[in-house]
Amino acid sequence: MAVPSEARGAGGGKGLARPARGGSPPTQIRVRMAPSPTGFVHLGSARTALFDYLFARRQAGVFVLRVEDTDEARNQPHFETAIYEGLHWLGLRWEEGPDVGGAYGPYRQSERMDLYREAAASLLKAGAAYRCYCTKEELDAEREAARAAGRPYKYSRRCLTNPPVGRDQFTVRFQVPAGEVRWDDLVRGEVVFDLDTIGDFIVMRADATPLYNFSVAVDDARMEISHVFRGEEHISNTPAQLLILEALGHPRPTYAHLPVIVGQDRQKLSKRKHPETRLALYQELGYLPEAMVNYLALLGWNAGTEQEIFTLAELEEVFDIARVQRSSAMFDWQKLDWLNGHYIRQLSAEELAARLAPFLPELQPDVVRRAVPALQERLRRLADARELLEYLWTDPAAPDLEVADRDKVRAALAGLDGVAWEPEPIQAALDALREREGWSRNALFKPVRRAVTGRDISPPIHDTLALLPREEAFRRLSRVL
RNA sequence: GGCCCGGUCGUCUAGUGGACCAGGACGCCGGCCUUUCAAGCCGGAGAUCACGGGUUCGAAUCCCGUCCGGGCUACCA
Repeated sequence: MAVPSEARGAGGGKGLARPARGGSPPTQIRVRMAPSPTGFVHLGSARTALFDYLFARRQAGVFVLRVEDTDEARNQPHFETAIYEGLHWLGLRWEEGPDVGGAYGPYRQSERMDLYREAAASLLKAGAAYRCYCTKEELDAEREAARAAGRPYKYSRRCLTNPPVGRDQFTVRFQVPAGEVRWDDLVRGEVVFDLDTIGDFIVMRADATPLYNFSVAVDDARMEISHVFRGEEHISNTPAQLLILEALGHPRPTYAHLPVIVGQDRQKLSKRKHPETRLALYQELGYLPEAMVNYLALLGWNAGTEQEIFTLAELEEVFDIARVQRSSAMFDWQKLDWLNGHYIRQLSAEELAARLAPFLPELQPDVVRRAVPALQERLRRLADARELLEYLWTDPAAPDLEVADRDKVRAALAGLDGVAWEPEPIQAALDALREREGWSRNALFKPVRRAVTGRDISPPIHDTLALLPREEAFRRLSRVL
C-alpha cells in the first residue's frame, strides 16, 4: 500500500539529495541508464533517459550510461551505436559510459564478468546463496506441477536441503530469507513485498554468467548509483535486487518507478505491436528532437503549473521526480504533432531549411530555402513538406478544366507575361488581373492552382508559382487550355 | 492463478478536506480572419472525479469493500 503523502511530500526538490539510508554521509548524485543493445531505442527508455538526465542536471549529479549486454545472441556490439545516436539526437549527454569512459568502468556488463563471479563467490561463502544442481527439465517439471495443482510456483529448495550427488553443473541460487522487504519509491510511495511469495532465485547460470537482477544489483552498487529510475515493469525485480544488495553489504539506491507508456490499446508499448515504440521512427518522420523531449517530459510528468511548452534547458530547471505520475500514460500522436508544429514554427528560416533538406533530396538547397516561408506554418512533421512540394519534382497530370476556368488560366498566362518571377510581382500581377476582371481570388486561383500542381490544396498561389521555374509554370498553364 | 501498481473530460493532466456544481492543454465543434490548406484569434461541447459504503459540518481529496485496467510471474533484459 502506498503512503504518498509521507514518501512523496518530503521528496520534492533538494530533499532528494539525502542518502537513501540514514547514517552515511551525503554522497554524489549518480543516476544511470542501463539499456541493452537490441538495435533500437525504446520510447520508454528514451523517456527514462530524459528523466535521468534532467535529474542529474538539476542535482549537479552524474549521468552514467551502462550497457547491459549480458545476453545471448540478442545483443550485438554494433547495436550499441543505435543507443548513442538516439540519445544524442534528443540532445542528451552523459558523463560516464562505454563511449566516454569514467572512473567506474568498464561500462559494458560483458566486460565485468569477474565482478559478478566475485560477488557470487562471496554470496556463497557467506551462506546467502547455494549451489543448485537442478536441471532445466527438473525445474520445468516443478513449475508445471505447481501450475497443475493451482499453486503459485516457488522453487522447492531441493538443492538447499537435499542436493543430488554426482552432478557438476550448477547454478548459484540466492536464498531468500523470511520476512518482507520494503522501500520508499520516489513516485509510488512505500512499496512492500512479502518475501514468502518470492522463491529462491538464480543469480548465476551454469556457465558462470550472471542473471539480470544480479548484474544490475552488483553494478548499481559498484558504480555507486544513488538513484535508479526505470519503468514500472521493474517493480517486481526490486525486492530481489534489494536482497542481493543487502547480502553483499552494499547501501541501497533510491528507486523511482516510472509509469509505463501505453499504446491506443492500453498495453505497454512493444516493438511488435506498436510502431511508435521505436525512437528512430520519429526522426524518420520529421519530428524535431525539441518536440520529442517536450512531449516525452509531459508523458507522465507535469510542472504543476499550466506551462506545457518546455525546452530542454527549461526542463533542467524545473524537473522534479516527485511530480511524476503514478498511472500509465497513453501515447498520443495528436499532441505530439501539435508540439512539433509549434517547434517548427519557432525555427528560423535558415534553420528550418537546413532541417528540411534531408527530407527533400530531389530539390536544390536554394529551392528548399525559398520554399520555407510557404511551408513553415503548414508543417506538422518535416516529412509533410514532401506532399506539399511534390509538384516540383513530378509532373502532375493536366486537369480537365471547365471552359470558364480555362478562360481564367488563359488570362493568368497573359497577365503573367513578362512579370519578374518572384512571389510579390506574381501576386501583384494576379491581383491586378482579377480586380480588372472583377473575379474573386478563389475564382482565379483555384484553376491556376489545379493547372500547376494538379491539386486543390497548396500554399498561396504566388509562392507555389514562384517555386517552379518560369518556363515550367507557363508550360503547365498552357497545356490545360 | 499469485504478487505488485494503478483508476479526474476521448487523450495528457491540475487538484493533498472548504476558494471545485472540478482548472489547463491536445483533439473535436462553431465563428472570425482568409486565396485553398494551414497558422492565428474568439467562443462552445465534453468528467454522475470507476462503483458502493463509511469518517466529517463539509470528500475528487481520508478509511473499508467491490469492480475494472495494467505490470511481473525464466538458467531474458
